[in-house]
Amino acid sequence: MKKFIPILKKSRLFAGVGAEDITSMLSCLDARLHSYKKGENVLRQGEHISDIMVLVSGELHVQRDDYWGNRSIVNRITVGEMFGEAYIAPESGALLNDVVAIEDSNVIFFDVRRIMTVCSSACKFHSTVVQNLFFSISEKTKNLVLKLGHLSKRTTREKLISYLSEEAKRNNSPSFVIPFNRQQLADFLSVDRSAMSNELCKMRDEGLLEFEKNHFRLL
Amino acid sequence: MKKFIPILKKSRLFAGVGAEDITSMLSCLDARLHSYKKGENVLRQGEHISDIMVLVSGELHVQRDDYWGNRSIVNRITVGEMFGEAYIAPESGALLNDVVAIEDSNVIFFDVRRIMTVCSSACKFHSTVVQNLFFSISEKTKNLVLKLGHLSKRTTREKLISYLSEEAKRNNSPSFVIPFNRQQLADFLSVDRSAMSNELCKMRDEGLLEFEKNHFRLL
DNA sequence: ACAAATCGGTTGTTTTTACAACAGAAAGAG
DNA sequence: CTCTTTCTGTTGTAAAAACAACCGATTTGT
Repeated sequence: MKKFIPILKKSRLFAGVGAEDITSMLSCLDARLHSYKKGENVLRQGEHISDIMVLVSGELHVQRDDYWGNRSIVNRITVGEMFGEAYIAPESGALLNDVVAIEDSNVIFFDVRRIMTVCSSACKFHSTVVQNLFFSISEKTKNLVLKLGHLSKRTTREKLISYLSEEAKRNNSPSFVIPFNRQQLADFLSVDRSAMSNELCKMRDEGLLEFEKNHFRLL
Repeated sequence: MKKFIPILKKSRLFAGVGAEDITSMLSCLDARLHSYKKGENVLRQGEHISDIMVLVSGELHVQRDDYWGNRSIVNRITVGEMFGEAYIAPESGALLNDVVAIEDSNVIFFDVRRIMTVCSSACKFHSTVVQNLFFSISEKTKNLVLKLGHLSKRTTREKLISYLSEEAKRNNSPSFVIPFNRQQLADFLSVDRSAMSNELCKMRDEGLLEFEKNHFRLL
């Protein structure tokens, strides 16, 4: 677990906490390291958890497949990001989505009650972590609202424009690389892949944008 | 403001805190009461806030109108509920949505930094409120994920089934009243009202459900 | 290097939605 | 009570999406 301390140090949850302090907090927060092969489930819909998790290597998708096999990618989790924060309340109930490793990944689990309760051994950075947890949840809430903004658009074209504009804004550039292939982007925007591909090409022909693979440029 | 103490007492944010303690916390948290007429904006897209707000009377919609006049209802806020929690991080940026009073409403604003920072005057219930804030945000995150589940459905019928099933589950009954009229439901599910109305009637004719006004029964 | 799997684009057909326009019912205002 | 406004259902049409099937290119695994 020690080799991931530098990752944790750069994570949102431990921002502002030194490596030595993180080390001492690991046991305080009951940290457990788990490894997953590409394609494995980290969490399954229906499970109950009482942990906050931080991804320290690899990449994850929060997704859900319905009865008809339609996959919906709710969220993407990158190294240093936290997840599980929607289920910290005791009465949260079962997980609504699967969390799947789309690359070989390592995840550290933390006991959420130990984070929220000030420990008697007085870790001096505990309050920093509590505040970081607030900000992380807040940030993720905002991302969900952004995504709702995309999905609330009526047509595939509007959804694409909403998403791509957002990415351009995030990158401070009209030229950027998206973290999805076509099928994943379609699953993320909840549209049909071929229809989306078709629409993208139409938009390109109309001079709205250029793309090659995952690299896009808005014009 | 005092007349709303009983409401705050029943709110998620102040759960477990007595009326007298709430009273003393009001100044500690820099509480400010604002009133709004039906139709007025509580918050506007683009504004910056550093507060957490609790609705103490009336009802609010979190919504957004796009360039073409399509309205999207992101969320509904009822008495005792908190909002603004997605913007508590210092770097949160501008509000993404409007918050509009759909009835005459009263809202209490709290300084978010005073909630998150333990006050020197040692309100003994401060840590309770901090934990409540965690649970509230967590709960709202979960609601957003639920809504994403509805919007990620491809057809109007599937969206309706997803939403109505959820409501039935929440009410522990196949028979329930929804808090939206047809136009609002359409805006909430991001579909066209007439098409939705049409689909609802088809579903009724097929024997999937019954409804009269806002009262639905799944069969 | 070769076979297999994945990926992205294309096309045609069917289904579904958006849009517009209208009418009866219900609710609200004066 | 009457007039006005809002709400809901209905219909027809045009636009868009889903679906299915296919192909060439690229990537992956052995």
